[in-house]
Amino acid sequence: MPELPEVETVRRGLERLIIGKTIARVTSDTPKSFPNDPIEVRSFLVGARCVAIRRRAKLLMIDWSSQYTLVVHLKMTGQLVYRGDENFGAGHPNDSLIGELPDRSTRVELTFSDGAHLYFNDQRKFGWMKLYPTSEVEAIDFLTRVGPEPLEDIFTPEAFVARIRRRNNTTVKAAILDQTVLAGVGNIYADESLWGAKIHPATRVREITDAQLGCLLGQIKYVMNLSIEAGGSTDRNYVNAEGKRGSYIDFARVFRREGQPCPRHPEVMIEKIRVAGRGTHICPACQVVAA
DNA sequence: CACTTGACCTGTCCGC
DNA sequence: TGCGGACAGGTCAAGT
Repeated sequence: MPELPEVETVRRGLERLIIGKTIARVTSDTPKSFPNDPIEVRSFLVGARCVAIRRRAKLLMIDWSSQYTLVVHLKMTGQLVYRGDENFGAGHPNDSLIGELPDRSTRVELTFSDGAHLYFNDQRKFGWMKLYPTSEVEAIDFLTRVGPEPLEDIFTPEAFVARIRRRNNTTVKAAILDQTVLAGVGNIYADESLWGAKIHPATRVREITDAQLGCLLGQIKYVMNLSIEAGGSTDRNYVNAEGKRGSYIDFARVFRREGQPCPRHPEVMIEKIRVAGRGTHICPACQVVAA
């Protein structure tokens, strides 16, 4: 599930791989994945040169010299994979989760003037890419509502506490998954950070002290930074821009580790429960619901 | 308004 | 072996 660290990893890869390249051809297989009028897409993208790759929350923004921007949300199973001479046959075969492209999950294919390709693959079709005039991107509804970037230094514990208190009456896991509270947390980093802060995910926000919330923000920053260093988490089918896995899941303390020992309590097994409608991983010894 | 649940999809896994 | 159903989770719409 691409969350902030996965999307940031894709952004960094694309920055290295496609900046300066010029689009020669665009094809898409379904309006759901790329709802713009195909004629307009061609007229605004073909001949355009890639000038920047930006990220905000879990959204990627690919800027073109035509003053248009491709905004991409990978949702659960989306992938943006580059194929060109640079990475052909590179790396260990086990690093890659995908083979020949396009394949049956390919929704959009960008062909560059040098013969390289960028594929937007999405098995479940929840993801999308949309073309906007660059000047209109910041007015996208989601971007006007989304909360601060957790990894920015100006997002302090005080700022986090002030924002999350608006959700005092819900569970802390639902609150940190709420993208209007802060940007980029999904199921993996929610569970990992709550374990790190020793807070039970079903605890109501109002029962948690400011100091504990400050600790939680520190854990969110910690696990996200660690994951970016590891190239993200490949739980099911996430891959980076080169089609390769991330390795954070190897460092995960609770996520997908039900039945295995808690790193703090070797005698206690991690349990999987349901909180905020999501599969949720906890150590029943570390994470006790506040009274 | 605050909060929770269901819908959107498809591949995989489990039990019968 | 085949098949039905549960499950995976980011976000928005609908419901309470």
